[in-house]
Amino acid sequence: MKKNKKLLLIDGNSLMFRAFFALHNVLDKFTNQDGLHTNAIYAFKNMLDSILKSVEPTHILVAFDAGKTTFRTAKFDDYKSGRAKMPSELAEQLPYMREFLECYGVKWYELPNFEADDIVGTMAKRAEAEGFKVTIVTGDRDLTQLTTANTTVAVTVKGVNQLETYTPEHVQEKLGITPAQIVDMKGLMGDTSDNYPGVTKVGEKTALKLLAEYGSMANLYDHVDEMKKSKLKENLINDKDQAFMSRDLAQIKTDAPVELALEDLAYNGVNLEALTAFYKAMDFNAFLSQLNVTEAVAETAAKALDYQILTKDNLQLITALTGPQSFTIEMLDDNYHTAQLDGFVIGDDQHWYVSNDVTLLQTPELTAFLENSEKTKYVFDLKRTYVALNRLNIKLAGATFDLLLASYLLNTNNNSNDLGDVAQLHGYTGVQTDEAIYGKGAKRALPEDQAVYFDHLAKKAKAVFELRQQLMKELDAHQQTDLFQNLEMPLALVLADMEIAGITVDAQRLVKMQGEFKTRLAAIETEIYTIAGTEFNINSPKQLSQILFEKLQLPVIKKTKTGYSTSVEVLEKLRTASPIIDQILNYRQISKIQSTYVTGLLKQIHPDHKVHTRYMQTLTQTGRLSSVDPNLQNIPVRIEEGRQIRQAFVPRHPDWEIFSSDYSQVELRVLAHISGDKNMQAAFKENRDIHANTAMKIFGLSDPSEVTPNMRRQAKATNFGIVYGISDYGLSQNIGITRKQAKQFIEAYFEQYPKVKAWMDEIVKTAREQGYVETLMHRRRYLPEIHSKNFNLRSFAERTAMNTPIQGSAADIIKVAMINMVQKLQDSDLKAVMLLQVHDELIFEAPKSEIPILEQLVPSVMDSAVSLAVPLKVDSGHGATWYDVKG
DNA sequence: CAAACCCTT
DNA sequence: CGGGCAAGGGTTTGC
Repeated sequence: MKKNKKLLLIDGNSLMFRAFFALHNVLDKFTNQDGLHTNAIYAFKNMLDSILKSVEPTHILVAFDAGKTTFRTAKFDDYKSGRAKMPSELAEQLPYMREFLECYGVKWYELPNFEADDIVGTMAKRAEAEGFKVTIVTGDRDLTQLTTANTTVAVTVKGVNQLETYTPEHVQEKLGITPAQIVDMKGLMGDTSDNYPGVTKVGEKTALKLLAEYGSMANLYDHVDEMKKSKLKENLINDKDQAFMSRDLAQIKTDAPVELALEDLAYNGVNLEALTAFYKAMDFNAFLSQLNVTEAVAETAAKALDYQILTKDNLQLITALTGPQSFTIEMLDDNYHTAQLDGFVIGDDQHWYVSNDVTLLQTPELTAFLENSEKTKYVFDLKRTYVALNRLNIKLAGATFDLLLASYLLNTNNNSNDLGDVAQLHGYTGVQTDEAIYGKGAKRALPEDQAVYFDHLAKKAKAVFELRQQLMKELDAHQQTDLFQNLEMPLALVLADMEIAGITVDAQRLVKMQGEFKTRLAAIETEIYTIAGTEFNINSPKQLSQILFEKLQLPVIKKTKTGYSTSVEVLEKLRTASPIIDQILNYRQISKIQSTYVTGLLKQIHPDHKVHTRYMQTLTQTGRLSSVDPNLQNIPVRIEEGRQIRQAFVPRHPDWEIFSSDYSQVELRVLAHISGDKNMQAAFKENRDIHANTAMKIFGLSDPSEVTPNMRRQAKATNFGIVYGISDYGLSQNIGITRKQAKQFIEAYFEQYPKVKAWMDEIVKTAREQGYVETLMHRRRYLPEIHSKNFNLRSFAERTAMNTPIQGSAADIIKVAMINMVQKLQDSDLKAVMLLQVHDELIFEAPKSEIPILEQLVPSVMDSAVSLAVPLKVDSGHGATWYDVKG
């Protein structure tokens, strides 16, 4: 089997300099026991790791300059003269850098008389000829001249972690020339850092203009006599020789006598032993322990467990089990509603029973084990396990520990869904990741060797079993035992039942809409093409911006990283400039509804005419749920055309209805509670319109009748801004006022709600001191970047410190309500089914006859979920479809 | 696979 | 100085 060959070429000198200066301010912190500076090696290692991760090369070469004298200095004495000498602190690291690369399994090379560039250029060309894809990483923009269809050049920007990737198209966009023309450009403009001259008074701008007109330097000089008299023409003629020499200097060699074969560059991973010794010599303790984990995992991978294979003849083994057991049902696909069930394991820290035949689970012996709440089970991902078993008509009971949920609560950043990853995160190295065993993407499959598969299952069971005590202890230390046992664990089962219930979708309704939207889109499309004078792909921002800003010459409002922005904000401003804009906005709107919500949703309907979403319970940083396949938390509501999608969501029986209740301003009520602000609390206790209340306060009005709709709108935005952790700039952008005005709004706000201000300051301080913030129910979010020197990162962490307790506590509250709700529905023998949760809203289906009961029951359960210093308010509605549920 | 865009609370 | 409100998911392009 031939796999895609991918060569990574690194301009070693350039990256080494970047690495050195990236950690220049902490130079003295990076010395080993011998006094050797190590900062460049340390930073280079981190850069290399992130490059390896994104490029995934099969072959690698790091090229270095061999010395100062090269064929270029022979051509031009002053080439690169005047450059500062390499700092001695960096020079001393050079030999160790090379040793590091050798330990890392990465080939390096240098060639007397040539620069690293030329080695890179030469190998890129050779590799391309052999069918490789090539990625070049450098800090030197001049290397973009090597860009081709199969070679991309990634240039480091701003420090070390960001790379800007150049393709021929990107060069064209940025400079308006082809990669091959770059040397001509350099020839004309020269280069101050490499110290070669070019043509007097010609810089990048003029050079690009000349190339746009003449195509090449050679052609320019063929026609230079025809230019009208100017200073530029004189300079061009006078400096002709200099220009051609400069061009030669800028030209990177692609035929240097590099004595390397491509096979020599194959990358086969690190030399563990050598690298360990090297890290020890460098005093790289963090890297060393990283390595120890990798090593330990590799070691246990080799050490097989003594599992037993279950058959229908030895099931008494399970019946006889007395103590708690780990249980895993294996699926290789994410979507457990549809994934093939590939096997299971039951075990503890001593014995493991495995099988690849899940029908065994349906035998009386195993069903009795799984459904008996007295038989304690430990799992990884309770909801997944429960839903999968439900497909076999087995009702899992007695699950008291979920490793995935526990790990998520301990640190929301631990959001891997892989058992191996999670185990390693907690210092347990006895189990590998699924990716290591099954592979990923198209190649994901059960191992050919069944022993490898069963061993992996057994190790999973052992890992869950052995990690339980440690994690429960940590939860206890965080005061999260209650959150874990009485909130998230029961919620997993509530969510599972909601997912299994699914919501019925009227496919015919969607198909009808699909036809209507198709006709409308075709009509708008024609009109757009007429105005544009040409056909193009309206869905392509790139093609669209070409039409708008180049063909139609509309003014550019905003740029993106790669070109012109065509976002709604931009288009809104261009509305009056051309009738095409309204059509495009219209097209975008309908096309979004069509592709995401009509066609997209149709694809997700199961044979039972329902969609079965999956709620991600261990993903968000705040404790909210998210929803996938399909996402039922972002069904359109704002715009009428989109809102009609909700007509396709119907009850499962004809004489049933959809019923919905939502919390009113739950986040602001949470804020009123935790800040203790009397003014804000009073507004809620007296059931006032909170946005109008805020408007009165910040605009200094004395009577609600004075509040205009616009004031209320601005006050509402300010309320939202406060919840998100306000900045004057953000607020000004949002409601279209000046930054100064926004600042006044915020000051007025804080004056009127003084304890809110005090709480905001306090929570940021708390985050700084303890490193995390908490919700009402002790959900925790760590904010390491609160100490960052980077303004952006630090500001973000500060806003997060303010937002997370608010958003997260609101999430806690509705989760409590959901658990109580299911209990109440059961107790009262209602047929109503809870189907969906949309952050502050619960959606049910129920017989029409039960609607009056629900109108009473649901709000009462929701508003009594917790007791706050202010009341919780709940609004309800019901109707024949989700669309018809209007409050 | 990243970027741009746009849908929700 | 300069940044660019919180939390998410899906589709499309264009590599």
